[in-house]
Amino acid sequence: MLSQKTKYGLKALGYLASQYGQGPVLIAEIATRKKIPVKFLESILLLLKQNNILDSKKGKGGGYFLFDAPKQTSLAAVMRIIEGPIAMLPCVSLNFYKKCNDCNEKNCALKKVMAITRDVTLKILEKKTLEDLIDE
Amino acid sequence: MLSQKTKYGLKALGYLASQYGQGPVLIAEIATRKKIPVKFLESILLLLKQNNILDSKKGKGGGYFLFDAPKQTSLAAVMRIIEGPIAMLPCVSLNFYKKCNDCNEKNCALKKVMAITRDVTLKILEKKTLEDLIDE
DNA sequence: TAATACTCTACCAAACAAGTAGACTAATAT
DNA sequence: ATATTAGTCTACTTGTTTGGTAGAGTATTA
Repeated sequence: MLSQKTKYGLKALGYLASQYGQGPVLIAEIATRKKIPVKFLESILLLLKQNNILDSKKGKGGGYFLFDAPKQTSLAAVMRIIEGPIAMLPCVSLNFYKKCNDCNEKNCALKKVMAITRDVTLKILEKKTLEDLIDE
Repeated sequence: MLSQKTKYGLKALGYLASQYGQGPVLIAEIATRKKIPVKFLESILLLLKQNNILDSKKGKGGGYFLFDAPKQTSLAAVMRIIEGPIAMLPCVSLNFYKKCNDCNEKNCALKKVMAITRDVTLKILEKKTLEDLIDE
């Protein structure tokens, strides 16, 4: 299950995608539209900015906006930043790999199944972008 | 990511699948072979028994064994018992559905993506069984 | 009846999730 | 210049989950 944080992040990005090209959007506006606690949302947007998914402008007329066009950012990229690994086991994660110390990976049947699962999941999440998060 | 608990459970079931038809297997034996803390494993096996994945026999010569043939139990069934929902969001879960109170599900773009992801994941996990967990 | 082996209840420490509070800093309009 | 706006940063809180451990109880069978 995705954490609330990830869900909020994706929702917020969907909204920013719908406003793309129209200048900065206030945190407060996103929070209201997407029913997200303002201060919590702040930390999420900041994290996404630090990872070059978002950019921001301070002061009057400021706000947040997408760093790239909606189509340029995959959902997998966003999820890895907020949620962490997409695979179900560390030993099959492409971006957060950690070796199993308690099993022989060469002939681990569980690993094989989870690698297949990871493949089909990533095939979707790498292809879907922020554009696909625009509601309606 | 799957919890340690689920991983242990699947590992243990893989071992029991490999021993299927050969009578009860001691918790301690499973624990040693699969490098799982004994007392922690106890609670996992008990949970699986309470959900009719396993059966057990007490006293000397006792132990745990699969309730059904390995092929009869899907990985999805096991994961739902130990881990809970397989879907990434409650509002797209088939077995643990909870409605979103903060978004209109009819036109939620995020929901659509997560439903697709759930479909491909389940297509694998419903088809794979304990037999597929036998190592080597 | 003694030994075996599963069952059940209780407890625990550390990590994480989800959020709150408030001071600080940068940018802009007037 | 300066007031206002709006993002940035640090710190804290509260509750839940994770990953265990300890030990008494109960059923079975040799």
